[in-house]
Amino acid sequence: MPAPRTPAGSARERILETAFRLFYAYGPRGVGVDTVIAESGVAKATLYKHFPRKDDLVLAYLDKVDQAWFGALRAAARAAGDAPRDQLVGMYDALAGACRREGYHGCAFINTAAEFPTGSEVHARTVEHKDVVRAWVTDLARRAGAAEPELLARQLTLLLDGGLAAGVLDGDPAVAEAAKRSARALVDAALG
Amino acid sequence: MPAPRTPAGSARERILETAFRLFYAYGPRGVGVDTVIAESGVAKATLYKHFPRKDDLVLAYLDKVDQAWFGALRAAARAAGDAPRDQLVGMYDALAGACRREGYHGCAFINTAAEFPTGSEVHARTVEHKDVVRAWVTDLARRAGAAEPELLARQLTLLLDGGLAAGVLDGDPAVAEAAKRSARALVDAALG
DNA sequence: AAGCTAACAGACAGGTCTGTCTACCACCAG
DNA sequence: CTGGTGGTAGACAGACCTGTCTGTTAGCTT
Repeated sequence: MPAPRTPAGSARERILETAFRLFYAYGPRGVGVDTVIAESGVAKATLYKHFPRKDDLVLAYLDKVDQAWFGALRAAARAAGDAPRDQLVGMYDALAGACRREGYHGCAFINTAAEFPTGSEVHARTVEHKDVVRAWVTDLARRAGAAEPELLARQLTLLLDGGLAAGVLDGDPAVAEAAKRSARALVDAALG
Repeated sequence: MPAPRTPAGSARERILETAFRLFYAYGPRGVGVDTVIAESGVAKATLYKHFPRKDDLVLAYLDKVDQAWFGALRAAARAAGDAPRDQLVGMYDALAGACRREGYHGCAFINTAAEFPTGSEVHARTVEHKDVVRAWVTDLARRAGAAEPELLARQLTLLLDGGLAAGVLDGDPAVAEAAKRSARALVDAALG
């Protein structure tokens, strides 16, 4: 048994997948551990073995969201071509994709950050994620030849956050379209 | 006693002011009714007399935030002069003011919306607020002569939401500066 | 066959939450 | 002086929350 030490439908996977779904829909604080247990068909002891505190489960949830969202962002950028300038605009297609998804409910990081106190481990993890994304965008902006890559990246991530965050209110796809057009205008203004 | 039927330091005022402070800092769901009672120095029966359900208090909180934030937005716009075009950019000074304020913790509406289920009364109230603001911005954009006032308003409120929402992660004032410069670029692009 | 591991099932403790209820007090108008 | 109003103080019910604990079962390895 070289690879599948933890098989696909293992208890841990089921817990995490259920938590992902419920936490995103209702907010981590709005979902009790008992609900996660019931919906994932797992014993309480098993959950607490894999995730000793509920916060550990929340952190794992955030990591899962990070993988999915940051992955979608990079995929959308790549799909727009090789030029960094095109990628800066193309990544907004990931936003459109998110808006269209059933059960879209805004930015998991901002929503979660709103529920946890500022100094907490969970809150810190959300900040980390945003920093990683902004660093990636900054790098793209620099390679695109922006005079002030830090500023452009800040502007573009601001727009991205706004588009994502607004999704908790209404998932209007017009938001994604407006964001993309804004991004194009900002990139054009910054790069001439 | 013609005017002061409800005196300044009345129980209702104290409750609402305390709720405002606590709900914004920890999120409505993160603050128990008992805490509001203790901090406002009021009896439990009194609170439930004025606000029969906790949600009523949350709604009153949102209305208070709405007054404060929308008021600041219009004041900042007015301070930028009479031209609608200048006001569209000037309103972002309200964002800078918010970022600098002690205890700044992002957008109360988005944070609250994240904690309540989509169909609920509280959630609906947050959506209303955003719609009112966007309608106001749309009107400004129209009077500024935008070809697509709906789109420009959507773009500008998106930016505003992004700047506000990001505040729950870190209250970096660079955000407000970037937002204002974005706004100027977008307005210039839309109005020529 | 023996033993180990992972998981299941569910009771339980201790705390917090919302919302109700009783009882008392202070003031002011008639 | 009497009754209404608005407030205080706090017990209480019932639900829900996290986290712990006991005991059992199934499968795999040796």
